[in-house]
Amino acid sequence: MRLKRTVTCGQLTGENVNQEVILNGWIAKNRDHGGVIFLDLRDRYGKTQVTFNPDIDADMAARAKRLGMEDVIAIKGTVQARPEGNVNSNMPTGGIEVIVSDLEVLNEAQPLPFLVSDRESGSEDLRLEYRYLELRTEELQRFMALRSKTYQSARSRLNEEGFMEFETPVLMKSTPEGARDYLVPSRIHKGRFYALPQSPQTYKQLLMISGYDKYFQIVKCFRDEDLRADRQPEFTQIDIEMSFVDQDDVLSLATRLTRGMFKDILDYDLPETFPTMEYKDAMETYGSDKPDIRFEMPLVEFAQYAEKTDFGVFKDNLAAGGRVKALVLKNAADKYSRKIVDGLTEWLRTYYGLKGLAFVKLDQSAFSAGISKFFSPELQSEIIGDLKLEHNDMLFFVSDNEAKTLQALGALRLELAKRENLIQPGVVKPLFVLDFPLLDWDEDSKRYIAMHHPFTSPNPEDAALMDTDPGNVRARAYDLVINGYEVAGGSIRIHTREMQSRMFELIGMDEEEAQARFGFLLKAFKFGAPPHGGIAFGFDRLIMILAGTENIRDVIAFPKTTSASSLMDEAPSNVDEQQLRELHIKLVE
RNA sequence: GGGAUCGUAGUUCAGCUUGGUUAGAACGCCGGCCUGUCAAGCCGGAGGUCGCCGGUUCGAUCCCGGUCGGUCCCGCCA
Repeated sequence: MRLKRTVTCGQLTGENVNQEVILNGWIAKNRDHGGVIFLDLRDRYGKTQVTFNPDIDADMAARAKRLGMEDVIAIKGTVQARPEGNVNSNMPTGGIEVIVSDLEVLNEAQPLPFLVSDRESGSEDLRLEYRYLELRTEELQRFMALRSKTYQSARSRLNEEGFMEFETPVLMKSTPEGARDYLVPSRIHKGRFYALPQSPQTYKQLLMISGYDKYFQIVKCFRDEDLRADRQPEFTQIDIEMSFVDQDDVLSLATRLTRGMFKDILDYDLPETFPTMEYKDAMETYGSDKPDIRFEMPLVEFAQYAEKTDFGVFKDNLAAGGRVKALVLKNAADKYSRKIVDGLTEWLRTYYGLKGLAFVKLDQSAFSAGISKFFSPELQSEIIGDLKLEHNDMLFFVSDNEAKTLQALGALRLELAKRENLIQPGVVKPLFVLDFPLLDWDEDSKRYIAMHHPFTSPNPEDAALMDTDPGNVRARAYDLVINGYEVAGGSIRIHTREMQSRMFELIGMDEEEAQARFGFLLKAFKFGAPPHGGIAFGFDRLIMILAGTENIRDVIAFPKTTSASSLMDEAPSNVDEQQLRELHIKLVE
């Protein structure tokens, strides 16, 4: 190219008047007045107005007339202050313009599928097909820059803390515990497969055994499970592991790292220590293991009142071992007409399989509407007193088995908060959820499975329960939750051969199977494994929160759709018969 | 695996409820006019397999069934 930029499109101001500059960039907008022509030239640093005036250079103006949106050009010109009354105070460069004396058209663009100036001008599938164009939009450029800054922040903080950065294999052994693996067939070993890591879990534990007591890695992980707004099949973790530590050491490191990133990126001050909550309390009070504590509205135990009502549904469910819990919506009963409550009920029925949603409204000092007739006046007074209810409050009741009751009411809590705007924008509320159960009963296979993963250490206080009541053993596992998102999770690991065997036994894995799957790790434990533990941050989710978006695709340069395909390059795709032959693979059907 | 929802010019949408002549608007695109705009303006033009397949009907963008694709959720995600 003939004209190489001397400045970017975001940096010229009144200070640069009379300087001769060269700008390179894309045409964001052209405004052709017949005579004078204005182009907004854009690069990732900003936009600058460049002006062609036929009185000054008729030939140049004639050439500019033919230019269109998103053409790539280079211009040489002189910076000038804009005439009085023509300053655009909305742009950092709005006080100046560049009067063009030379133009080089680097590449023309054909008509666009959507406007780069307006991300909403195309549907999401169209934008994903032309992701490279969407990445030119102001919003995505901002998100990608924020992501880049966050990598740097994490790296420098962890470096300051004395952590070593590693890379671990992407082609690894399949360990079919947990998520479904993405498999990679081996050409050399007929019928065998590598797996892409769900996380580098075993490698980082091996590195602890090797003596690298502070490890980190910013690493892609792969899980072949269904997607969500905050879940992609390949995603990035800040993976951390430390030796000679207990839970508090890991939590305080995670706190320092998180605080550092929010400070570096948003200049936002998180508290020096994050609040903690037991898993059990999170479930009971928020109906979720990742509670959003940006607003109150706790789930209230209601069984003791339900017993005293004449409402059959509550009594039947309690008798069957189920639950009754309630939610108090303050001073909004007048906004919840029959129709709106029916809508909420339908929504809970559809998404959470709930049979019904009961409610009462507070009219002065008595229940009205809904199921109020099932409450005696005495019971009403008792409840109003206990729950400090006031006129125009509303009580929602959910009753079902325990899991459904908590989940559905937790979801309703979030939905009501959204409708009532209870969440202040810009607020960030982190907390650690602790004391997760070690094991989870799996109905399908009629056995316990590891809730976190099978290397998670039980809480030593519950050691005795491992024989008598394994379902109630707590793990030394923890999650960092921010604004209702699980942002990080980890645990103190088992580091002795004996405890690891005991764990495998509890999840119904016999010695032979354990050897086949994790023999290499069990062997390593015999050679001096230090006590260790760690945590892994869901990097993409962290960026979502920093960026203030609710869609993980917004913070990944080339994301996949809900069906795990890439609309731009059309992956996954068919492959040649020859490729399959080399891999010893035959397609069925 | 299941549920909900969307699919109409290049694009974003309206029209469909109650089937019927020529499927509209805006932005973009093309042409013309226009010398200070920054959502530039004015005039004109081109542009449609109403996602696809089937059914009902004299007749389907519209009703029904299926299918494909997007999104959201449940299950799943150690």
